[in-house]
Amino acid sequence: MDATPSALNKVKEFYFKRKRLPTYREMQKLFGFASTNAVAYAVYKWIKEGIFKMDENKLVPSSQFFGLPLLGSIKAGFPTSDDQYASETVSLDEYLVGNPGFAYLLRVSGDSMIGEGIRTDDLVVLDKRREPKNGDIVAAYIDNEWTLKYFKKADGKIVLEAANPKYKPLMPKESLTLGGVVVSVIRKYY
Amino acid sequence: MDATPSALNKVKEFYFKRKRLPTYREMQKLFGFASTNAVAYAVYKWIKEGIFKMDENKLVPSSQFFGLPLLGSIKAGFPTSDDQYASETVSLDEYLVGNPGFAYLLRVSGDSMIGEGIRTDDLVVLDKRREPKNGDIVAAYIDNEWTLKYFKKADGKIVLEAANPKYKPLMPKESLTLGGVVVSVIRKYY
DNA sequence: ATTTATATTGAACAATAGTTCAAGAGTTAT
DNA sequence: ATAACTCTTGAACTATTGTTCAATATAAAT
Repeated sequence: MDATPSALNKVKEFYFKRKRLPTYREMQKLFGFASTNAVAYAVYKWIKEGIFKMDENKLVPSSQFFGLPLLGSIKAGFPTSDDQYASETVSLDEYLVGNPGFAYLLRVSGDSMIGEGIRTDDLVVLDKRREPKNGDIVAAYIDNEWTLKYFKKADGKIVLEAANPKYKPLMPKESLTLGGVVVSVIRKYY
Repeated sequence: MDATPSALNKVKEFYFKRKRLPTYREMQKLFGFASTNAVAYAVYKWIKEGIFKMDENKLVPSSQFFGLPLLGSIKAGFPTSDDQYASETVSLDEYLVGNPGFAYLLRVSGDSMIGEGIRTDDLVVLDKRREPKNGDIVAAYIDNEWTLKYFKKADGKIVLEAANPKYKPLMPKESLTLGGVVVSVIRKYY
């Protein structure tokens, strides 16, 4: 059998533990090789596969490396759980945050957006730079509180609606403070 | 004013673009310094702040670096959007995936878990190693299809329930193929 | 068996990494 | 003013990086 998948997993472990890629010497020990050149050979192959690339003589992981395999649709049936050979690879940080620096997180409490499937203790990623469009979910400052609402605009008038019939739509009179547009929602079960 | 925040943002930009930290020489150019030692000084301060650390003479970002600021609860009201000084910092990759290598993604289609706020086109993170507990959401292979269901166990009998009244609970007769336990749910709006 | 391609060893190279020392600006406080 | 502290310059050092060349072992193919 090829030692490659196991070796790559060792690199991944190293990366997630140390937040950097191992050097060739470190990989040498990791893989049990007697020469750094054996490592160079293995890395060369990984580069050809697109798992890594070289940037200014420095080894850099590509998204295929730190991403999670996206195996397909839940209905379509997915291939054997053979780690490798996923249809696609998705890095969550990349997937969720297009432009870090303008994004931040907020923990949801309350049921104003329950109809959208956004519940208490969910995390929302907000983009404070983005201009809200009709139908976007925004964080709005209302009555000394931040809440999530749908942002609706008609005839120049702004209406904030909850995704919960028990809350009435709000039409802000004067100033409307927005904390950002909801870019994604994250729920963790453990 | 201190040039620090701007400089740090340049490092972040570099990191997200190139997937690695800049070298001292690269930072030197980035910041407009005439000496690498000026960089070393700035980095030294960042290390003291806990944004980076040194690992085997290599500069490594800490979670504070690539994480998103978690500003607080949506109801509690949150501080001014002053980037820095968040109560906490959360790296989504770290937050969502405890142990990569056993995790993978699946795109949801169908409404079997609509009551849980899990909808079509959401992404679920599955842990295929985890043992399902009572009430967990699992990916189960039923009738030649993968679907999400609640995993319930009573008196040694396993029942798979949808979070949607229009689907009846299933009691698998013989083999039950599970694809993993849902660890988190991710929805992206853009 | 012999060729061909793939893997691994071993040793050495030049380039570059982060580090260090000494000195000078710039700022702030006393 | 002057002292103390922070920040920046300049140049040089050592260790380590990824790389390279040549040789050999292992496996696959003809």
